[in-house]
Amino acid sequence: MNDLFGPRPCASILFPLPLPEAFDYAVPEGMALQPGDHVLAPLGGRHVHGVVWALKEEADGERKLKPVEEVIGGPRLAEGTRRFVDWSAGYLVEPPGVILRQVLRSSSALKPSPVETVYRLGQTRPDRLTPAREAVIAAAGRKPMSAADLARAAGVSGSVVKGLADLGVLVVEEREVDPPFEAPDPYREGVELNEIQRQAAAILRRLVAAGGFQAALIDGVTGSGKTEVYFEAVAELLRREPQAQILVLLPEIALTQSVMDRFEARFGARPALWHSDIGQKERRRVWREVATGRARIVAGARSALFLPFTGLRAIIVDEEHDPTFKQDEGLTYHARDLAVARGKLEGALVVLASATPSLESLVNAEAGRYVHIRLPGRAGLAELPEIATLDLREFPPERGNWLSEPLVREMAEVFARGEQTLLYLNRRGFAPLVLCRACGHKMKSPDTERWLVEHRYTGRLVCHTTGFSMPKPRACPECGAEDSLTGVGPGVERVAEEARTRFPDAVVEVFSSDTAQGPDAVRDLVQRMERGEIDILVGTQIAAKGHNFPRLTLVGVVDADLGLAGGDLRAGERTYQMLVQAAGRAGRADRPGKAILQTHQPEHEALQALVAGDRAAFLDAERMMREHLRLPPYGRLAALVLSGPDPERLEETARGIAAAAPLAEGVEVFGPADAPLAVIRGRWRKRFLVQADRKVDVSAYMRAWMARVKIPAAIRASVDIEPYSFL
DNA sequence: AGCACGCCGACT
DNA sequence: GTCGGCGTGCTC
Repeated sequence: MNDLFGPRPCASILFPLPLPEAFDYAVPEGMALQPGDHVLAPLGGRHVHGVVWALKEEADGERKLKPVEEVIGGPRLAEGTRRFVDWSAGYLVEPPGVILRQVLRSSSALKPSPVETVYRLGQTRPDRLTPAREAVIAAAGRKPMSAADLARAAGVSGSVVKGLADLGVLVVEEREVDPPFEAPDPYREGVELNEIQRQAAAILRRLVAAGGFQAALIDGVTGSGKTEVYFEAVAELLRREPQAQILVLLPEIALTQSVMDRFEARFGARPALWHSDIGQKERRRVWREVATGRARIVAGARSALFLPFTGLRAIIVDEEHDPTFKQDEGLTYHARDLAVARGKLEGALVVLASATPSLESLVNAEAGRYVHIRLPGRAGLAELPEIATLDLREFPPERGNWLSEPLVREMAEVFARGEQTLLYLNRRGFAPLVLCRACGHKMKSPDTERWLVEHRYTGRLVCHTTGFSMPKPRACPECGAEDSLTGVGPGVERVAEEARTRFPDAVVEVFSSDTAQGPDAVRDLVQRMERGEIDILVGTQIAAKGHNFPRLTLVGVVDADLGLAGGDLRAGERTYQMLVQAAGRAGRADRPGKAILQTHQPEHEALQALVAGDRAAFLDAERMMREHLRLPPYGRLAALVLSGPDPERLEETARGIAAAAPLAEGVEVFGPADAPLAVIRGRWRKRFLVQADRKVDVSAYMRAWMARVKIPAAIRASVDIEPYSFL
């Protein structure tokens, strides 16, 4: 029978599940399908939502395919989105369905927006005006409301509303619960640009005019007008192509407010905002508006990269150097790198912007892969503050203290002038280690070998990896000695305590992810700092971002060595970025900023370059270090982490996997080693690090490796391409 | 991811 | 004797 009708149509369906590939289904007669359609298909006795990935003809001799059950409608997934799913699955060494799951973050958005019935005050007035009716009319004057809301606002029963509606006093309207976003107006006047900004904007406009994929790096100090410049590209794009979609990636939700405000001022409409913890309703609204192509400008955190755009024409990555673009848990990816890839696939313009570009982007720009747009600041405005090192060997702080005398003297002067100090230390909590003075026992997390960090504010010992916490015990759990547990080493809380002791009259605050929980707390702290209500701010990385502190004139880096050695290959870059940020925000022309770096090795090349205020020399030192060690961007890294509940079986599996590592030129495999966090939540971990030459396709290498091994179900393997955290 | 199948412990 | 624990494997 089959043969009489020739080959039957067949559809590959991709499910948002960790299956190895798309599955084939027969297309029932009369069902018209196109790639990107959402369908329901039988899978292991269930009905599962999947997406048509390809249409082909059923090869004969194969097993009988199950038929697609039903088309469920909703906006079709565009080709660019589908290609991005396939590409990133390959790159990240994940099943494509796992990426599709990221894309389908709001499947309820497939249906059109629900409508609600609302009541608005019409022209007519009732012949008889009762008090209840008056109350309703007064309440309805403000804005259209549902019958229930209106009755509640007026303090009357629903029947009064109903009655007025029947009389035509209230007009009934249907309204979309999820209204579309306002369209931006690209013809509004922007702020006046200076000559350099005009030239930069002209370059971007030319890239827009050329069309297709282009990447540009805007390398401009704070206040140089990066935002205004990329606004011009957005405006040009929308004038040429009113249907174009633009994605603006921002590192942190807490910082989006000002960018949103500036977009509104420039284009007369706020962008659609997306991040991982927006509410259900807003998520559904944004997803639908993006998928139908109606949302023009979308601002979002890294996960916005996986939205189902239909006509993405530009991606802007603001503060492209920011480490929060790297997602380290679950699906691991770097949003900046994927943004460039998506831009290529969609034929879109990609603009990376930063005052302190990452070494990766700088090298790409210098190699001509990105158009390099430099925006120098106003003349006389230094990019770096005046920087001095403070040799801790020469001026060691007193025992149990962390601030060296010359730094304290400087702080005293600053305080006396009514100005502000930022003490920077990238270590949360009070003390990174708690040990018993009697027996030397170290307090460790129960299922990790990690040290517990003492937090004074809460009086608890906390594992920064697993989140485990316990009240600080009075007696040592090992030897029973009372009051013998002591915190060792500095954390921001301890430095803050020291600052309070030294400056009893100063307002000292701690700014870390522990003390500033949530955007509101961050905003509050930032505003108090801006208003000069804080004298000394002790902060981790979080304090170093995009804030405007005009009264800040002194930055003390408590431990500049921590930034130059240790497990993080980008730590030096981070200290540098923090200094530039602090300098850009602080020390206006009339209040020159100063930075003091406490260090044990002031002769270090990178520190010397900082002291000389020589960005190029600093970057060269970093670059040479990376090149020498074959680290990114001069080499490629990938990590493979295995985890399982049974350490012996894990060990055995790891040995097998090690033996299966393919031999390839320019690739070295290190491991298996115990991951420094050897146990997390009862699962043991082993780790491989793959280091390869720049020209090696590490993803392909990892895929080839994974294809050669059979991993038992109890053991999980996860690949991290370009890992950031080496812990 | 879900769901079934399967092989070992304490229960009506 | 069975109910059910979750370890293992499969889904076109």
